[in-house]
Amino acid sequence: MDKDLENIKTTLDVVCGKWKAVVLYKLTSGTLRFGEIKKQIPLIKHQTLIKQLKELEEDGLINRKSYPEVPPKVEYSLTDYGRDLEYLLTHLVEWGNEHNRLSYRAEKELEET
Amino acid sequence: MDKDLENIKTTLDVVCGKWKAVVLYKLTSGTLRFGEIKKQIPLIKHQTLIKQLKELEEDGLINRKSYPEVPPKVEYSLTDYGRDLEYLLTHLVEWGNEHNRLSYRAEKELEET
DNA sequence: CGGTATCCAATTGGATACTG
DNA sequence: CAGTATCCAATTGGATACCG
Repeated sequence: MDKDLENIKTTLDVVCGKWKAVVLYKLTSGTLRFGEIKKQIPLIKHQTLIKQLKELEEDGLINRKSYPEVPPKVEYSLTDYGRDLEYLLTHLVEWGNEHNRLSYRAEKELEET
Repeated sequence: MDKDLENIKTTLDVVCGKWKAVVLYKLTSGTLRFGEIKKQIPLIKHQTLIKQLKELEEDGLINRKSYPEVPPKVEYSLTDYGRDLEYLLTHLVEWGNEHNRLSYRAEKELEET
């Protein structure tokens, strides 16, 4: 019976993109427009954000509401399914906070820049 | 003040390897030898496991104790630092369980095999 | 048995250019 | 403003072979 293993992989598959968890976390505070998300995550690249949003939508974690205006306006929000991640997301933040030095590998990565 | 963003990334960096969270989860039950971990995660490849264990060790999440015997015997266990992840890991399992259909993308991936 | 050392294939993040 | 469509560079998982 290794359902646990499968369950972990299911969750990781959904949360582990370079910025996915961060995007989801931002959306826990409420609906955001594309540009707003981008502004709140300065380091993310335009194209990257689009890709990750699309995957999150395909995975059923977020809603995408597009207004037929010019200029376009698109809003993203969590689905119920995605909202169930809220608790997990706060724990991601907390663990990172309690161990707030970066990981050894992340440090190494930064030293190179 | 976007410490949250940084914290999430810190945590993800440590947990997001194809099998890292699973390995950590297995180790929450106690110390395991290399071969035992491999047996408990049948799909993982020898070389992949070695790489991920090394990274987890570098990140300070697990201890590696090698016995100078022939044949070799190596045991892995969680550090205190890694043990703090336990709570998070159980939540990964729970979310996956409550949403136990695979993600849409994961399903697609499976259909191809 | 558990490990190193190489090399390779696949994935993924991101750069660039163009659209309504 | 938000989105396609390409293409590319970097990373990562894994295959293979050999070692103490």
